[in-house]
Amino acid sequence: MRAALDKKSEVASEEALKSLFDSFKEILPLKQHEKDEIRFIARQRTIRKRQFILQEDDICKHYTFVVAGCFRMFSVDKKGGEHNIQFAAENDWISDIGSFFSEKPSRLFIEAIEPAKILQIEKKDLLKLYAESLKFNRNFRVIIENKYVELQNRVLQNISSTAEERYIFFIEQYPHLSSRLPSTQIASYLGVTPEFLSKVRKTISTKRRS
Amino acid sequence: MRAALDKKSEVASEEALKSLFDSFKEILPLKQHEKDEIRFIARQRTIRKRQFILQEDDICKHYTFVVAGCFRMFSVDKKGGEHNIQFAAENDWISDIGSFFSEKPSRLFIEAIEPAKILQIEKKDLLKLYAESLKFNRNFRVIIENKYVELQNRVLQNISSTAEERYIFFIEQYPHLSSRLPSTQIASYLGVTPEFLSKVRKTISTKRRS
DNA sequence: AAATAACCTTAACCTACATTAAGATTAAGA
DNA sequence: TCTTAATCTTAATGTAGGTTAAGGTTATTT
Repeated sequence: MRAALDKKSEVASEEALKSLFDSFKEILPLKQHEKDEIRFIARQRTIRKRQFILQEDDICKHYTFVVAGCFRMFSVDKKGGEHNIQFAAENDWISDIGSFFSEKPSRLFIEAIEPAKILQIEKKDLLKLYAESLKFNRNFRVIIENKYVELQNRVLQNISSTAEERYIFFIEQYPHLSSRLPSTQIASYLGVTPEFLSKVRKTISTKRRS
Repeated sequence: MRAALDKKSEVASEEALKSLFDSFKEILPLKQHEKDEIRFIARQRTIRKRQFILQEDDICKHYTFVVAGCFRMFSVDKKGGEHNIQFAAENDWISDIGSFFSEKPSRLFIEAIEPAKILQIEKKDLLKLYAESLKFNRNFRVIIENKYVELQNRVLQNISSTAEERYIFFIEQYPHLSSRLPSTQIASYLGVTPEFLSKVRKTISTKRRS
């Protein structure tokens, strides 16, 4: 048993670890000793709805794997408007990678939209994995490659499509998210006001009917 | 000397290799035997202005390192409009990562905006590096992490800033690009028409004067 | 040097989306 | 159960940016 665990984090449960290990299966599955390394460094936390796991000016100190629940990452502009950059639900990773590696204060917030359960890995532990293991370098490289492609598609959408097209694309790409998120959060992700999204949804549903 | 080199690619020159090795220096510098591995697999090509190194429906088969010159990556919408996703000048990497790994046809084009010199690594050679070497996994992981952060900033800009703010941010972030690119290319990157960018530039310069 | 193509700007009009404000619906607390 | 807060919708008016079209400037090519 480990010596000092901070009060809010716990030793990771086998159930939570299983979903993490499963998510690696599609890349390079872990061997027993590699699973044990993760078991040793991953901390589990239970997060309430509306709780933040990162706030502006914090330095992002963890890679966070979402076991259950849903988060949004957003920034706040000078006028106080919030802009969602990404969502992360079960089996997804979320963290401010820029702040994590540069160790500069983040300009972003990460907030639970639903009650959640997460696993977190600290930077020093992750760096140790990277220094010693080809497989962890490789698995996290693949994870970020996939996220890079997702983001690139998003940029493409943003500069070349209307709000209606972007909304349709979103609900096709993330059906599990679109049904459970409040539409005000989706609007913020698409870069439109909730009012306008409402209008868009109406025109779509009248199109369907005719 | 290697057996079969296709006609358009050459053995990499020492000069070109040096800039590639230098770009790794900031992450984990290469040892002699690692440099030799790159020397063995990298192919050098000279690209003319307006020449494509990737076209829609091609499968992206290379990671491309830009030694000299400048490229743009863009997509074409149903109406024929072109949308620049990224530029890549000296010491930058460019390829359609999605197509590269999935081996599905690309929806993107990569075109030289200036006469250019590049080094290319084929997928099978890169995968061999990844399978054998922790350092190459790590270096390319870091490269893509940085590109991910850049892209994320871009998404943020797109959903939260006006065209004027985006333009100012662009010329601050990429001063070496903004001076050498035709403004029509910058407009396509910002997601506005050349006409509107012209209007924006005028209002900025009249603001400066007053 | 002329000719063609690429690039840049101006201006009039038009459309997608923002803003404000009000009311309606649903969900969460006490 | 009542209350307050969060969420969703509708509609009026305003604005950023698109579209079209024209003329001007700079590069390339012949």
